[in-house]
Amino acid sequence: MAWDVEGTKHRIYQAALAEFAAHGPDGTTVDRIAKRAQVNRERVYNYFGDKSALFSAVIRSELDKIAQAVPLTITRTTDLAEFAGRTFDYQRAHPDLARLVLWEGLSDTGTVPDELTRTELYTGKANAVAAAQQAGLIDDTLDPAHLMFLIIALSSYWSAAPQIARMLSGTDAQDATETAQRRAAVVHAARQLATPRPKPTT
Amino acid sequence: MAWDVEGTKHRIYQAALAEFAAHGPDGTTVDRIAKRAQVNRERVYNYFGDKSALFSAVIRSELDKIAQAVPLTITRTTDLAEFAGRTFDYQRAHPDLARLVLWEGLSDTGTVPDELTRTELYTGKANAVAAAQQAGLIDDTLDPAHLMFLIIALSSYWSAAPQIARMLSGTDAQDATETAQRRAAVVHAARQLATPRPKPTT
DNA sequence: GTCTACTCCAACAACAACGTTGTTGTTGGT
DNA sequence: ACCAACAACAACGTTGTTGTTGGAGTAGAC
Repeated sequence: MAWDVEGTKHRIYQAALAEFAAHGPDGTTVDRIAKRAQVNRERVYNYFGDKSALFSAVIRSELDKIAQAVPLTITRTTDLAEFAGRTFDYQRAHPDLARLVLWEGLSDTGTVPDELTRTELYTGKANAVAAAQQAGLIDDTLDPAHLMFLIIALSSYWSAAPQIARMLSGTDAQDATETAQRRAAVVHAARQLATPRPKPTT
Repeated sequence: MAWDVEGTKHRIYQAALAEFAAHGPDGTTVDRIAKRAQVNRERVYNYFGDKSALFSAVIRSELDKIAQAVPLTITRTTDLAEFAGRTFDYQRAHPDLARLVLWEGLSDTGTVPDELTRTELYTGKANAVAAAQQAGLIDDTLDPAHLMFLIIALSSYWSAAPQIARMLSGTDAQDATETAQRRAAVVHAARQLATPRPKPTT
């Protein structure tokens, strides 16, 4: 077994994922991908086509993973807060994917690939919230989609804007206790938003 | 008046803002900036130094603007929620800024230009929150910096991740009533986080 | 053994972007 | 009127990246 085609492809894929996540589509060079994969650059073109095709291949494959990673089912009031915590955890554990999605979003010019599938994913979550609101488990002041979006914002912005998190907290994101506090803040905030409240008398 | 130096600088600045926001530091070319500003490329280098210096200048200036446009002083419990609302408004009016911050976050390699100045800006806001917490105006469950960060996240993520907002709400961001609802959601959420609560008996 | 198909690599041309330099023309002061 | 300083621009050399090509070596079929 002198040749290991599948292995080579896989190494290229992994290298591409890392490089794209680190530097984005424009900041990444095919040469660096090849170097990292310990492969000749020509292999990249031969196996994956040009750079943008490789980027598409990577992002599609990774999005499939992200979709199934953090499911949401609400049977208790605290489930939404836990969802926020798990989303936070997921972003911490897979910073590459989070960054990839962000890059895609920024490069976005109107429509995103697989928009239909992903829309269903989100509306599914929104529907879960809506059902829980009708069941009285979740505060129904806000539109379910808006509430869902705010939950995602709370959980995601730490990874999306790490420089702001750093400047505000003064602490490095690597610090374990800081991370724990951030997570606790997210969960607490989500719970505040989710817990049903009596209507204000204003 | 044959020459309009300030005007030229300003045109370059505006062009750079638009290009950087659209394509990010790596995706932007100095030549396109010059073309858009209807200026020779050399002027860019003469006035602003190299590309990264220009990017720094743009992001710093834009952050100064939002800091002055949306100040934060807390004398009532609802002030924090109003701050969130005004931040949301500002981001809507200047969507380039949110994208700029995200680009910077993605390109972030440990330290950001003007990190010291900007850190002071943020800690100033965090201190305002801390003081208000001690005065009993703001709920003190969360660390002031973390609370401040969550407020910013709530207000900014709509502009930062428009594709997610679009997929979740199903509505276009141009829709006036949708925008109003989003703003209301942000303000409501901020108020939920800010309002002092008795400690849970758990 | 030989043939075909495939992997792998070094080298190449084409191009795009960077940052600089040299020149022309304009301004405002003396 | 003259001059120094400066705005404006075209053109340049350099560097880095892209995508391709031709050749050398290897595996398995017949």
